[in-house]
Formats: sequence, C-alpha cells, structure tokens
Amino acid sequence: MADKHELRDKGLRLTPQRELVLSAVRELGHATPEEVAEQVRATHPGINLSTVYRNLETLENVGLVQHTHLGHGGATYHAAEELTHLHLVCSDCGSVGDAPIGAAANFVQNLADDYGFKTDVTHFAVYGLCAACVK
Amino acid sequence: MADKHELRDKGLRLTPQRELVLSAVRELGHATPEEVAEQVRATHPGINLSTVYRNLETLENVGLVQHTHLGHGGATYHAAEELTHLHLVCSDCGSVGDAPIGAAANFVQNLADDYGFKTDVTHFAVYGLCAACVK
DNA sequence: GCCGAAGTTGCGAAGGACTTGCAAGTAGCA
DNA sequence: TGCTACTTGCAAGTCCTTCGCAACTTCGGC
Repeated sequence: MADKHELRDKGLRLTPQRELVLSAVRELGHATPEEVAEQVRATHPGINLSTVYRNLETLENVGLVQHTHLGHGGATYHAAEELTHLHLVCSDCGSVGDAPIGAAANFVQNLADDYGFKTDVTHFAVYGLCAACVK
Repeated sequence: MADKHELRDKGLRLTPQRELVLSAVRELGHATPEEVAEQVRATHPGINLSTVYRNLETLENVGLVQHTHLGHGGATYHAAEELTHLHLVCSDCGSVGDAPIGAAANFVQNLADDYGFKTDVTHFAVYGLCAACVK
C-alpha cells in the first residue's frame, strides 16, 4: 500500500498496529477512538487503547486520516480520502447524515468574500433536525 | 427580572447562585463552565463548580442560555438572547469571530430543500482560517 | 542476513472535565 | 410562620485522553 510512503517520508514506521488502525477507520467510515479500538480488537485483541489514540494522531499528522467534531465532545475520525462530505447531525435522534460539500459552496464563498475567512468545510458538523425528526 | 417566570413556570426556583450564573454568562458573551465559575467566584467565592454545571444545564432547559460546540471538546455557553451569530473558529490561532446568521441563509435553505434538514445555525462552529492567519 | 539506532507498543498511572449521591439549607406556596 | 420540594456544597466517582517508561520492533546500513 502507498500509505507506506506517507509514513516513511516523515521518518515514521509502518507497524502492524498502525495498519490495523488505518484500515479500521476506513472500514468504519466515521468512528470514535473507542470504536476504532473495538474494531481493531475484533481481530487483534492485544491492542492497547493508548496505541490507538497515538496512531490516530500520527496518521492525522501524516494526512491519512482526519478528525471532525460531531458535537458531544470527543472527536470522530475519517479516512482522509472519504472526507468529501458534510455531516448533518440530528440534535434529536443523534443520527449523522451526509451532504456533499457542494451544498455549502455559496456559504463558504460568502464567508470568504465578507470576512476573509477560509472555511474548512470538512471539519465541522452541522446541527439541526433530520428530515425524520422534523415530522 | 423576567427570568423569574421562565424558572417558576417549570417549578424551579430563582436562587442567588442561579442569578449569578446567568449574569456571568451574559457578561462573558461566550464562556466555558470553568470560566463562568471563575467569573461568579470573583464576587461570590463560595460557589461550587458542580452548582455551576447544574445551573447551566437547568438554565439551558428553561431556554435562558444555550451551548455551542467550538470544537476542542467542552461546550461553550451563551445567553440565549445573544445567539444571533455564527462562530468562526480559526484552526490556526484559535480565535473566535462572529458572523451574522444571514451569512448562512442560503446554505440553510439548501439543506432544507435538498435533505429536509432543519439546520440550527446557532449551534455549530465554523472551522477554518481567519483572515489574519490566511496571510 | 545480521546489527543497531530510533521509532513504537503495552501497561499503569496521572490528569482534566464533568457527574452523582447525600445530607444540610432555603425559596416560596399555603 | 411552616412545610415541602427544590438546591447547594462537598466529596467521591466516572469517563476520556494523555504520559512515562521499559521492553520490543522496524528498517537502513554493513
């Protein structure tokens, strides 16, 4: 896998644990560190939670994963290549929906034009009520 | 103060501590529970941190304050009547800027039209780089 | 293919932020 | 003024995340 380069280029190593964490994030779509740990442990029970935390941080520095705040507190991790959508978090039922980045294009443009603010659309969650809960 | 009604109507009481917490939130604009406690203690040192947490929650239920996630984890509280702006959080310098809700109007409309999602604009922070850090 | 330096892991402990249980105190209706 | 139910303060507890450190593994070089 090409991920190897991203790591090596920064003097980092590709360990089995690191591969497992990365593939867990890719499989899960979005996941908290706890969920990643659980997923990894399904096949490799010995892996320590702090290793998961450290690897998520490392992989984020390298650019292979990214985190988003979905609100409740902790961060949620995504594989970097999947970060092409916004998160619509329902304040009622807690579900997390997706919307393409394009939906925010004019909003981002507004902020750039009026405030010089360069919005990172992938990093924030959008709160509100999902279609199901609006009813 | 009319706040009394909001509380009484739900069978709650207006205690000195509760008033202090509310006015601290109003003075501070946006503040974490810790900051609220500090502000309250400046005049009334005896107030317990858990009282602040409990009162913020109570005041939120009543609708006098509201919380927003600015990202790092903990919630930030605002007086409900001041929640007329978005938060632009700079991922570089950490500053929190404001923008009127109107800036997101078309974005909100998009989400409503395309996904039936009813966005609560006041609840989410917008991440990115502020004008100063873009340079 | 073997070596050694430096990055990594596992584990336990520490830290911070918030929550909970409970007895004592107090607001506010009667 | 009395009572009852809501509140407070305090201490202990929980949850999530980070740290320190010794043992271990990766990987470039010999």
